[in-house]
Amino acid sequence: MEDISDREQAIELLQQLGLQEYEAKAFVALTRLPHGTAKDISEISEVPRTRVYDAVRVLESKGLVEIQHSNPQQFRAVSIDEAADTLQREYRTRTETLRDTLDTIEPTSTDVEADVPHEVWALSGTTAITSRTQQLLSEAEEEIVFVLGDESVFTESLVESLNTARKREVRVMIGTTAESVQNRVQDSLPEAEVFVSGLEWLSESAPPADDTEISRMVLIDRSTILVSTFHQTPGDEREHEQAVFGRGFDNGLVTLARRLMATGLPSVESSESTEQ
Amino acid sequence: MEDISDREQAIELLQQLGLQEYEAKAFVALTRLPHGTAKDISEISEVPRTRVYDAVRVLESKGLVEIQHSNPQQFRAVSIDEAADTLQREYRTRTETLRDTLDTIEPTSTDVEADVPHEVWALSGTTAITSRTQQLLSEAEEEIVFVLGDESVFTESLVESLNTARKREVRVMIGTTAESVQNRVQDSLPEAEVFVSGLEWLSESAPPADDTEISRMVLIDRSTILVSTFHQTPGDEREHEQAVFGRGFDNGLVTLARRLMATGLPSVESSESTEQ
DNA sequence: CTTATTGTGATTATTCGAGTTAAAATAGCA
DNA sequence: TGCTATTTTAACTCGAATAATCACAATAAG
Repeated sequence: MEDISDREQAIELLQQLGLQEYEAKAFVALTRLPHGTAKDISEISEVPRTRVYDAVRVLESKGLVEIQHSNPQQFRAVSIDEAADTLQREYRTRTETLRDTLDTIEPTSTDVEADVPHEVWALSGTTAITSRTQQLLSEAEEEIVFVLGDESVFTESLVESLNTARKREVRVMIGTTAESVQNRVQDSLPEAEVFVSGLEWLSESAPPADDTEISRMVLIDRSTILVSTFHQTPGDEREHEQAVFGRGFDNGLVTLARRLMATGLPSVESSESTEQ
Repeated sequence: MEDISDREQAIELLQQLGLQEYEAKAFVALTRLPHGTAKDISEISEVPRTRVYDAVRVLESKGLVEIQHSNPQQFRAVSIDEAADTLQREYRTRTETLRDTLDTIEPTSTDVEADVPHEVWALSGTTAITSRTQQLLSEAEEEIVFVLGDESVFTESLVESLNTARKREVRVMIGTTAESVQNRVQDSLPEAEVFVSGLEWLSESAPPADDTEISRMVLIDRSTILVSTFHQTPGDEREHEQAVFGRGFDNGLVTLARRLMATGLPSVESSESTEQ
């Protein structure tokens, strides 16, 4: 009976989607019945019988349940797809309205990003990090050094951004940790200089049983760096990506990264004199 | 300065999307700045300064804000589009996971809808009602009588369902309240019998200042009825659609509806004798 | 008419989040 | 260096919301 954990997951999800505990439990219970009474629902879901009525009424108002006003009352859940669609639509409209509203508030204050030295920003979540990475790549004027610590970051859209940069005469260098990946990368980006990073520690877990490993390292024009790590929380099964990025040639983080790159990749040293 | 209410709306929306009050307020405040300190945010958003840190940390973990670990710390919001996309993606995956999980739990117990007489179900929300309406239309075998109380229900997909029914040899009759609508309907559904309903009370508000009016009335094979109303809550600006539907030839609600139709639309009377 | 079941409303307990306060860490300055 | 102002963290209070319980009214069944 693995359904037990599935049920809990479904309840959990429904709560995250805005339902109360009783509502979520009642809905999941109803999902397993063609229809049922308050008593039925109470028995399956462990929601106190007398509270089933309230819960179901709310569900009805959200279009997730239908009510038969007989005695005893009968309740039935709409189809799973219908429920999922209903919820999704609800959130879709909310995010769209939010977008519009925020646009109204902030008349897109297009102020030029002041290039304060030493700034180091922290951000998390693969989406946010990817987005920031793309932005940095699009800003590159002379050189991009991109070290792939984890193969998963090598996506179609990344290839696109790098190719776009190439067309702007930006030198693109891609570092990988495994040779296997190298070929794939070289195929996608014929004009890029691909190398196997000498930085073995990238893929090593340094402290005992540390589930953190470097996912990407991006150096833009020797003056902006972004480093992200993949962290596996012990209890949690999900993994989380975290990153820092810093600007400014004399930024400590950037300097450190420049050194590292220089050490790890001898070729960079020479390129500096030839290209800059 | 209409922004004040816009700000409130944005805060409201963010809370509905799962953020806490402080988080929502802080984010909206940050949206209007290129970046800011806890103090800045506190002043704009009215969030206690000492609690800005918690709020922003949560926002960071959700990929909505970036943090500069200087002293004082600097915070900045990601772009509006990025934020909206992030939130939307989050909910999208949740609804999809929910769909899958629920499918696993309930092995789609395909039991035939027992045709219990007298059953009357209540449901609400335009989405749910539309969905149920479509289902009923697709089940029709002989006759569909559809009275449009409100023009807004006459959608493209409704036309489609009705045409599909026509192809199954189902007699389709459409009632409207205004002649203006009649033409539009007749154009879309050449094979349907369109008439102006004699039921004037449909568009009348019976009790004093009652903001409820009939939105749709569907009679399927003289044995299943769905009636929906549009209700305008006084304080609330949104309107809500509610419906009941009943099955069974001898179902009280159905009988009533049959009578009403017979009275309101003389033509139905004659068809009853010829077709049944 | 009696009893079991169903439905409604009110009540209590618990949890969670908003708001406040205290204290530690840090920076600026005499 | 020591002092003060500011920033940051953490702990605590209070109140609203919600889970959980209980008492009672309404209804159905025997």
